[in-house]
Order: sequence, then C-alpha cells, then structure tokens
Amino acid sequence: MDDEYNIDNFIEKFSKNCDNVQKKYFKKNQVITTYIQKRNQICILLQGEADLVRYDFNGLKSIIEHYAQNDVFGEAFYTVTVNNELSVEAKKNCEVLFFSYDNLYNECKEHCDFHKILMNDFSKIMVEKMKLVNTRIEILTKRTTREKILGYFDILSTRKFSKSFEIPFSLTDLADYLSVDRSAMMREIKYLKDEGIIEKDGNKFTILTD
Amino acid sequence: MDDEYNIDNFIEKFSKNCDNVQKKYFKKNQVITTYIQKRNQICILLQGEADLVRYDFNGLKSIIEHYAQNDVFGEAFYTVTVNNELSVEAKKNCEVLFFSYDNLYNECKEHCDFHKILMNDFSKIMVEKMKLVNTRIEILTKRTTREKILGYFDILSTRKFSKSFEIPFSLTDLADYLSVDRSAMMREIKYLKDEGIIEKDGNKFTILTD
DNA sequence: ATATGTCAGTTGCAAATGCAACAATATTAT
DNA sequence: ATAATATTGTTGCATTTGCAACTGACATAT
Repeated sequence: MDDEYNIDNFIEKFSKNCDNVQKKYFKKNQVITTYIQKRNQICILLQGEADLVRYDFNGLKSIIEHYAQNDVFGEAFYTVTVNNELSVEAKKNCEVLFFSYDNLYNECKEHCDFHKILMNDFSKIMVEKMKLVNTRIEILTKRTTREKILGYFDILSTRKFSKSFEIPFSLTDLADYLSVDRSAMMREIKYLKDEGIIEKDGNKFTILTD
Repeated sequence: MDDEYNIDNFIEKFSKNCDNVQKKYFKKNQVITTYIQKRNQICILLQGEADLVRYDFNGLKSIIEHYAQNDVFGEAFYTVTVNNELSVEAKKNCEVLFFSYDNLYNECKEHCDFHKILMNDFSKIMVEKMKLVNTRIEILTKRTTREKILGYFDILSTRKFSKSFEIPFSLTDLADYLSVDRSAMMREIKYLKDEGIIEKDGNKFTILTD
C-alpha cells in the first residue's frame, strides 16, 4: 500500500471553503444519500464508516461497498436504473463532503484553488478507487462460498502483512459483502476451521496454510 | 448513454505522437498484456474486442471484463497479487494504445499537448469506466443465476432502448462473465423460456415481461 | 434490573448449482 | 470439400447453497 496515493493532503486542501462543496454530518444508521437522481454527485467520507447497500424487490440486502475514512463514493459512478434501490447508510457517525461532478471542471464563483487541486488529484483518487472495486470483483467472480471467503481473507492478510487479521465489519455484514447466505457462510467457516485451514477468534482470523 | 463522455475526441488528439505512448497491434487470441508487474500500465483499446480473464489454480477461466472499442484497462487498476493470473486476450484483431500512469502527470520530452489533454480527460474516462465496473458488481452481487441473467439482460435492454438485444459474446463466455456454470446457465435460460419470461433466437434475446 | 434488539452459531430440508459427459450443430482452418 | 475445433444444448447425479427457524450470548436502552 505504500505506493498508493494518500488522500489526506487532498482533504487538507478542502478546508478553504469552496462554494460548490458542502459538508454534512450524519448519525449512525442515517441514510447519507440515495442513488435515485442523476445529479453527478460525488461524496468523500471525511469521518466515520458507511455502507453502500442495495435492497432488491424481496427486501434482501446486499452490501455493495464498505466505506471507511477518506473513501470516495457517489451516484456519479453509477448508472441509475429503475430496478435498483441503492443507498449509502452510516454505520457510525459520519462527516461527509458533497460536490457535483458537473462542477468539477468549472471554476467556482470565488475562483478558489479548490477546483485546480481537485482536477489534479481526482484521477489519482479514481485509480485507487478502481483498485478497490476491482478487488471486489475478483472476490465476487469466485464460484464457491469457500473461495470467496478465502479470497477475501487473503486480501486482508496481504494488506496487513500478516496471517492474522480482523474483518472490518460483523460476520452478518461479511456475508452480505461476499454476497452469500449468512448461514451457508458460517457453515463454510466451520468446515474451514475443522479442516485446519483457518483459525477464528471472534472477528479475528488466522490463515494456517503456508 | 447520451450524457456520457465521448472518448472519440480524446482518441483523435492522440494522433500527435507522444513519446510516452505506444501503439501496438494484436491478432485474435493473442495476449495483449498480463498483470504481473507493477508498472502502472494503462491501455486504451482503439480497435477490436478483448477480454480480461483470470485463470485460477484449477485452470478455471473467468471473464472479468469484456472490452470493446475505446474501453480503458490496465494493470494500473489492479492490485497485483501472487494468487491471480490476470491477462487481457484479444477476441478479434486489436489496436491498442499503451502508456504508463506514472508519466501521466509529467510532461514528455517533446512537451507535446498530449499530457495536458490526458490530464483533463482522464478523470472523465475514469468516471465512465467506474460506471461500467459498478454495473458489473451489481450483476455479480445477485444471488441466483436467474437474477444474474435477468440483471444483465436488463442492462443490455436499457442500453439499446429495446426489449430485444444481442449478447456481445458467446453463451459460453456469458457464463464466464456472470461467473456461473455454463450448463446451469443454459438450464436457467431454458426455464426462463419455458416460463415465457424471455425469448431466444441464437444470441438474440427478447424480454417478454413489461 | 429488565427488556429489547442485534449478532453468532446451528441444523434440517428443499432447491439451486456445479460437474461430467455426451450429442448435435456451427464455425474455422487446411 | 473435409477435417478439426468451438459452441450450443441437454441430462443425471452429487454437492453446495439458500431458507427458515431456533438458541444462546452480548450489548444497549429504559
């Protein structure tokens, strides 16, 4: 991760108030935004944690993405269709920056430096985000629950440079993230434990194979 | 799609040769690039069709993405790991533009206009690409083969503004793209036909429900 | 302190899925 | 024209998965 772009500097520069940017606060479980209108909205999560979730016609929930500090999301990255109910839900108290992609290439009234910086930094942020999204696809294209679990664990392990790591959300949410049934996932985790492939202690897992 | 950024103008500007950009030609079935080294490579498919494929340890193939004219891909968008063998394979004869993301924000020796244009346009391209990738995630997070098929068909239908459409690859490849077993997919397609939900004529499908 | 709600962990059962194998057709190469 | 190759279509069978339902543990609110 050491060669990744650090968004912190970018956020720092936001502090000079730009008239096209809004900062809002959300309490845990509040809905931050819903992807229903085409308004090219882009958001940056300054503080807290949130999930992008979809509810299908059965009310079945899928966690599409999980956001932590400095993650970027927004309806601008989605083709909004009728059949999808996408929304971003705060999992903790959140501080969120909103702006429109439409304004990205227009200078604001104050002629602030913000847009120049934004244009320069935006594509770097995008490349980083693309990596995350592609990682997610890697996991989802695995055919079995077992492979999805191990695929995700491998990524967490690689990120931490350690065979032991914690999952960044509850097991219930992990099932949603891997897009599998929770009980089926629990069963598979049990099998993996029984076969000596992993160890589990609450939300902390250890990969035992070389 | 009418509000989408049109890459054609961008490609047009490439014609002024920039020393950091290479154009290469590939025959059908040739490997365009393999994601094994960290070199921040970005590619634009000027002509032809190609697939980003993964072969897992069993040799099982998954089509991660399908590229048509003007699509953008490259190892820069992936976190290269040991356990993944990713490569881009030409499905037809291809003409591909290669450049490195590292050079994106440095002027080239010739001080050509290319980089300025690239910087300005790149984030727009990225937003479009992000939409495609997120669409893919939408499909993959569906729990059943039926939902994946219908989800994908719905997208194709929406893109064409028509209940009838052709899939852009073979049924074999479609199964890989949806990340399901081919025979299971064929069976499900048969059920969908039997239930009067879809009609099939070769690679052309029609959605019969309102 | 007690109630309420969320999360982890299990299990039986039915349904969906993957696997293997094969035949029929279509496409491509020689 | 013919052979070789790829694709489509199908089926039986074993395995995996999802669903529903329930218990116990834990946390939070009143």
